[in-house]
Amino acid sequence: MSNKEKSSSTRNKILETALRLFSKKGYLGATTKDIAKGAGIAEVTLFRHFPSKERLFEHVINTYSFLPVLRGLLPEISEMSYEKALTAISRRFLDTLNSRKDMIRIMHSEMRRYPEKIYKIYHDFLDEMIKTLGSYFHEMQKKNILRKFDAESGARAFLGMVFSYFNAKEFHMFKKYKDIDTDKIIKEFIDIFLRGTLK
Amino acid sequence: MSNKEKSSSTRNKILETALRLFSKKGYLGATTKDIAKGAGIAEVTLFRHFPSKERLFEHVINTYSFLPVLRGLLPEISEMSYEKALTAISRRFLDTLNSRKDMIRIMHSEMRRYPEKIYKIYHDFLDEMIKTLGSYFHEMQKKNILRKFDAESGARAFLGMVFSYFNAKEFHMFKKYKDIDTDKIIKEFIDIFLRGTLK
DNA sequence: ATAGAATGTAAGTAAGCACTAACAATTATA
DNA sequence: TATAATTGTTAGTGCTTACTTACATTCTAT
Repeated sequence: MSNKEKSSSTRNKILETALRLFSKKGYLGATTKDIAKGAGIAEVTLFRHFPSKERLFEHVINTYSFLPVLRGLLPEISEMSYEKALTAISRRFLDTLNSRKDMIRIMHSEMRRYPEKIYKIYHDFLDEMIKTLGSYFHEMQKKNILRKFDAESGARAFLGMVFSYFNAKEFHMFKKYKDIDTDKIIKEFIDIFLRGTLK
Repeated sequence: MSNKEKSSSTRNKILETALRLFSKKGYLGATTKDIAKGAGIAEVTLFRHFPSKERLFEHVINTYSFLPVLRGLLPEISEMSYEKALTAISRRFLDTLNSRKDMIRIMHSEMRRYPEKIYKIYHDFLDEMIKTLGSYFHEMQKKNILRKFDAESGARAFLGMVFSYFNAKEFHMFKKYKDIDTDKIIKEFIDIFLRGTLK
């Protein structure tokens, strides 16, 4: 293992553990001691890689921020049926949210620490989704498949349903409906949305 | 001013300030010194009213938790048109969320501190909304005005749209974002939902 | 007027925090 | 093997925190 690789693997261990603990305990709740211990390194090593806890937090946010998730999906879905397209989009959306659970938690609980930065990440992510889905709706309106409605508001409505479902599920809001099939409830959402937007 | 009144006004000042500061800085970020200063009292007085910061937090949560918001609305809306009913419900929903912004922030950022308690408050609140709206949908299905769909999933879908809009709006607060009129976008949501659920 | 309750002032405690200094041990590469 | 970079160990610093003690002051009710 080269020096650089080792160094960066230590660095990554710190970043990964920091992500986990910031998500679990919050910025103030996760101590540098905790993080070092969790990463299996000495506390001082953490400070050799990151000059302060604050900077470590920034690096965590930058490292695990959302990347474009819909790029390339638009041409793909434009060849599907409307229903299949909506299914594909909600699936991609939910997958992304699922893979970034820790990051979402941090953003929820620490927006007051870095309002601008966290706002930007959150906004860029949602904006891409809304813009993409919105332009898809617009296309479908041009093709006379969908009725006239504000495409962007429609995108907000659709993603809002799915996002709220994700949050509720994360919150264990569906405790009693154990094993409610995600596909099933999403299908119900899509059904409503379909009838609500078709010509 | 009687003793009791004075005592309880001090207590309330503490609770109000604690709500505000817990919301603004988080549980760990809001120090007892801060809260006392904000309430205009001595720090020791805070500890005479609440034996610990932890207990103060519990009292804040209990004091400002959601109360039934839809009780009495059901008979009211059953005499309106479907569209007016949905408008009334989303308005009531948004009003409640608006009046409890601080509490919502606390719940978002401190669920890890009292998972069960916060989950319960959140759940009770949403459950009431979903059950009420769900049974309204059910009634409307019986009257043959609405098509067949899972009433509760429909309620989740509708409230999800509105709730996500509320969160997005809250999040955009500090940046000047294209100011979308709430009534307008809610109307668009309702429009989609209307067509999606009508017979 | 006076007792008793509520509040304030001032000083302090013990613990935990982010962060550092000094030096030894390990590891990678040349 | 020699050298330099990376990590570990240990012991600390100074600051902040929740919370306490002791006593003085103000307010309220009788």
